[in-house]
Amino acid sequence: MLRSTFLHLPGVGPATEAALWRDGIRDWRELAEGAHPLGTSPAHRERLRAELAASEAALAGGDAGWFGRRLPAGEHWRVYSAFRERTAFLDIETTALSPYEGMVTVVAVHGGGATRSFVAGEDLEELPAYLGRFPVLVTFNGRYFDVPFLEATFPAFVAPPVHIDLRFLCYRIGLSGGLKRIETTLGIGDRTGVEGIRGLDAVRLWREYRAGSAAALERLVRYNRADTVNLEPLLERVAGDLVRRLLPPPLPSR
DNA sequence: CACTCCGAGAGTTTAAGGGA
DNA sequence: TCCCTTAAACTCTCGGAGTG
Repeated sequence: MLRSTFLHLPGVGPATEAALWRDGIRDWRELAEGAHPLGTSPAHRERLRAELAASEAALAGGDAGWFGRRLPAGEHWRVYSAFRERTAFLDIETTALSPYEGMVTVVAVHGGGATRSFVAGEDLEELPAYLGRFPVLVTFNGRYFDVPFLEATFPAFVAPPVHIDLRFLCYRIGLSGGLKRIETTLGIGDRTGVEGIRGLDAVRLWREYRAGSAAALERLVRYNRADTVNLEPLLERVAGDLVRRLLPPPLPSR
């Protein structure tokens, strides 16, 4: 999808991009080499050529942030398929909805072939450095909740340059409600062992752990990991849907 | 419950293309 | 070469939905 994206180019908006697709121009090379209505003035044409070359270089060099800076937040999902192995799915548990009233308790990061949990009072301090290895972040409502909370908790925390917030993407394809309701609607995700646990229960489980229950922490960590890991099939589903909605059907194979 | 600013839509600016 | 029309990009405003 990233190679079919023209939205990050100067002077190209949704309408121009859709027109290019309709004309059968499906990737950067076709735009750079083909005769097209863009770049009628030599200066603009040269600028486009330079941006297309820079796009190729950024993709080859693994610079996801280059695209993150040029694409609107709502289109960051287009970067995902080209950077799967460097994508981190994230979910945090806290004791309240605002960082002024609560604290981060448990965090899970799923990506790069591993799922790691961080626990306050144990290894939570290692989270910012660990997350820093991933240029692409995926959350559900993380733009408002997880990221601001982490920024308030760790002054040095810098969010990855590409942030895909599934909440708004789900809404765009007609899926409303929280994460669990959407999982049920789509029939995806695995909640074995954490059935029935909801966000508010995370606050209670943390208190029970602090009061001495090791089982409560184990349960909280398991719940947090389920929330996080389930973001991956959800993004695959949503991204696939968005591509089908956006791109005209592929040309018949020859 | 408090908090957040994206998303949609209207309004404004900018750039392309055609006619003279 | 310039100007006018038109279409798209860009900017602003405001309400809303989900987080533990």
